[in-house]
Amino acid sequence: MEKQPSFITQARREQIIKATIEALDEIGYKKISLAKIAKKAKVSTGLISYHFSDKEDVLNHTLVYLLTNQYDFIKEKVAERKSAYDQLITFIDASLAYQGTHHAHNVALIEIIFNARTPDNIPYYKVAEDEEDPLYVLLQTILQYGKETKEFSTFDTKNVSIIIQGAIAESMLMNQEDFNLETYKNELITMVTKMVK
Amino acid sequence: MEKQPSFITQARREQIIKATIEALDEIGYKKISLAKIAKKAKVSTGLISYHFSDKEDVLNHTLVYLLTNQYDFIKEKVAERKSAYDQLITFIDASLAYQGTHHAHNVALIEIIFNARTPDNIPYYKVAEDEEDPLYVLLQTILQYGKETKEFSTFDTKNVSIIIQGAIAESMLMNQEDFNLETYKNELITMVTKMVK
DNA sequence: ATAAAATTTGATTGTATGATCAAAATAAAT
DNA sequence: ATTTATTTTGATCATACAATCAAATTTTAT
Repeated sequence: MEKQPSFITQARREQIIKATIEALDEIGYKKISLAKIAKKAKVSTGLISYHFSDKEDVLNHTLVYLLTNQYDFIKEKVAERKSAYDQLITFIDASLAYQGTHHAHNVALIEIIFNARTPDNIPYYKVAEDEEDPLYVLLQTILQYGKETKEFSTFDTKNVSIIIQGAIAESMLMNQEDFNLETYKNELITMVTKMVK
Repeated sequence: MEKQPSFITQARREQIIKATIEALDEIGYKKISLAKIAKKAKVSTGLISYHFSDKEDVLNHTLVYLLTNQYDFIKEKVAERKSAYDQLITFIDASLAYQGTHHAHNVALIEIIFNARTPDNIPYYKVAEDEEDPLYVLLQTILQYGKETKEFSTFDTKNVSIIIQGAIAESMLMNQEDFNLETYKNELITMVTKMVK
């Protein structure tokens, strides 16, 4: 029976999480410190310790915040579509669109995923991309659905989901200048269509 | 006009680099320290400072070592093939095979790429995946070659290379237990064939 | 053999920073 | 109004660690 955190606590936590995202985007995981986060959030360092158990706790909450945001965005768009193929295209489209509009979020996500570790010291990048990852589950559900409705041909659902997720993730690492997200999206949709149809 | 480093220096450097790879694989970038590397290499901390200008220098040399190793391995295999299609399949095969046999190398590579930054504070993951990356150049050369010989159909070379590299990179993040590299390889080859033929 | 150069050690120093805490400020309850 | 609980501050403490360096050891040159 844990009592609900007060509104102040909830607001402060979100404020600190948002400051953490900004700081991660600007200076990266390695250089981030409670002092830097505090400065960004315009609060004292002690306040962060008051609302979070430790630095790791701040970053874990930030990770959940980022993943939830991204997942909700994509899921909502996909839910608007009916056929498996439309859902698949929308999944890709929304995933890439999120990257375009939430650049700082993506950078922060990368910084945390490739640095934070579970209590038993397993890096997140080794666990997250799996059955536990809701995005993977969503993508696999779409692929499975399409196979059942005969919209898609036969293929290994899990492995194809890894291919598609990989193609999406890779584009997150491209620097903006010489990379055109729009043409990439079109090419990816064309290629995925060839794969599943 | 810099004088060649002595054999002892070269050997020590390699010893320290190999210890760094092991340490990165075991404890990750965040927790690595000169003391940990020294212990792995069974030398004193001071010796690392003697052979490298600073900690960052150690990690930069380790990164070059890892990238060179991987590239040489893949390039050599590809060079044995004549047709563009065979080269492409070999590229994929060798890339995934390298992962299977050089697991610690891959982990170390990920740890550095997602943490180390250039002197002007740009993270490597934002710059590496680009025209400068020899692996990308190799893959794009193969794709271009196949288009010229009419083995492949028409597509955007650069974007397709990103898709393929993404699919390869994603599999690096899969944990061994429930992931079968061999079946993934087969599925990826099938899908890439659909894409380019 | 002796001297000079290169290599190696391990203790020391300085710095950065996560965490703590007493005191102050603010808000909520009576 | 007054008390109590909550929130916030900023200075202080403890720790980890990169970097330095004088001294010791080993290698190379003469």
